[in-house]
Amino acid sequence: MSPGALPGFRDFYPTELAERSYIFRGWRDVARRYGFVEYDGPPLEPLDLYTKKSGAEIVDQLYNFRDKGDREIALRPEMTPTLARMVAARANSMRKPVRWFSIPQLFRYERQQRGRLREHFQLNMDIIGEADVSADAELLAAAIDVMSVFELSSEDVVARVSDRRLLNALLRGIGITEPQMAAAYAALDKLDRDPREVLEHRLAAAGVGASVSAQLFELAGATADEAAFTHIVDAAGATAEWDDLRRYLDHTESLGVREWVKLDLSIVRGLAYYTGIVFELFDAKGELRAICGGGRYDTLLESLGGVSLPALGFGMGDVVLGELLKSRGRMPVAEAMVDVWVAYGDAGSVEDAMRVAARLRARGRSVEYALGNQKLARQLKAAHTARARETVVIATPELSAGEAMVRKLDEKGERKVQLEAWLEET
RNA sequence: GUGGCCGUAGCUCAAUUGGUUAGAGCACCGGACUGUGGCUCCGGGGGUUGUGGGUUCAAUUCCCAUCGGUCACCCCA
Repeated sequence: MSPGALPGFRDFYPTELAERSYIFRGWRDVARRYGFVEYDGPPLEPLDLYTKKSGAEIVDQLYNFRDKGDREIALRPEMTPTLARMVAARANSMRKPVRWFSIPQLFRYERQQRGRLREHFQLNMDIIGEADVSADAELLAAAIDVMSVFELSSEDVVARVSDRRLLNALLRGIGITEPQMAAAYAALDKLDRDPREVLEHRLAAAGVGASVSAQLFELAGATADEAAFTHIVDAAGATAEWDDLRRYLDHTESLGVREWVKLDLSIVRGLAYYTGIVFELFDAKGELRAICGGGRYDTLLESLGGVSLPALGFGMGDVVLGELLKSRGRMPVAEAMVDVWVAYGDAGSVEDAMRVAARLRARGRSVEYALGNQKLARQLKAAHTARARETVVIATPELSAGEAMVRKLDEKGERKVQLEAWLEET
């Protein structure tokens, strides 16, 4: 087999590009409706933009190299550091809160699997300069509306939300110490995957006692019963955090997306910089990787750009979303692109056909005709293969009377038209 | 980065368990069809069987390596 694209990279043939464009259109449509404006930055950045302050785990998976100017640079693996830099540079002059979105192509040097390549496009939506949970609700609603615009419902996709502050307070409340926190998070993250004994063993290794780890497991499942959960929250002294989260959930109700949302303390976003409410979108069948993930990162702008502004955002990749749309029959197949096919009935009318094509194109129609001198039967066959919506035959006898034959796609008969009038209305 | 499984035309798959020149459908191109498409019939291009070694009289088939894909780890966008 001839060598294709590099591993983890994609060739976008017209069919695939049509699908990509469909996704991009949906993204831009939702972003616009939520008042977000589009920005972009360079695909190459200084390496230390990622190595210095961002999560250390990202660094092992960078595409990085030294350029001819002896600079250490990297292909961007995520958009947030670029965003932070750009916003920080003009923070004082921008109306807050900032609502920005971007569709960058991002790169990671990782072994590829289904739904995870070395390159992908990712919708990033961020709100900067608003600390209230109403911003969190707004952002989540936008992410969910993206699902809606692709005709997915809450039957297809679930939004799982958690809150770092609430979870921290609860964990402290049951007796998890700061050094044990990482192990506790890891255990929560693996709750669905690893058997409980394994998790208990790991927690014990981190110094977490049996009774504490028992409470930990209880916590994760406790959110189903709100009254009982409130008890746990009160006992842990996390009332303020819980109130915030409940207000957030109320907002999602008003924004019309509450039915998609499920409180789930076991979701642990990997990135170290999240500080508050976090969320993930999953397909309800649980077949695919996360569709989307995001949350609040109130301290990141300060550490990256030196400007203290609360912020939150999410990233949604095109790969998993595309697979979901295809598997649920929500990916439209590319439709006919050609509006009119101009056929010539004889060699003598080729120039006339070209003139007709030119006039239609000037009117904004997409027009194709057979290059080279082709027989009419062949031209008509080609028109059909191209799925041209309409085919007009320009031929000398009719043309001398100012007429032409027109036939619509998949229709049996043809009709004779006055060419001038037809050109004006097509 | 670690381990399991899988690699035959653009796509979906064959090839009598190692046996002659690797086939078919779809797709594509052309002919039948010198002013009327879709149907039909006929023809054509396209493969160093992912690649490189090895075993054998003989390898798509068995072995090793490598590359690619995939799944699980790892990690997460």
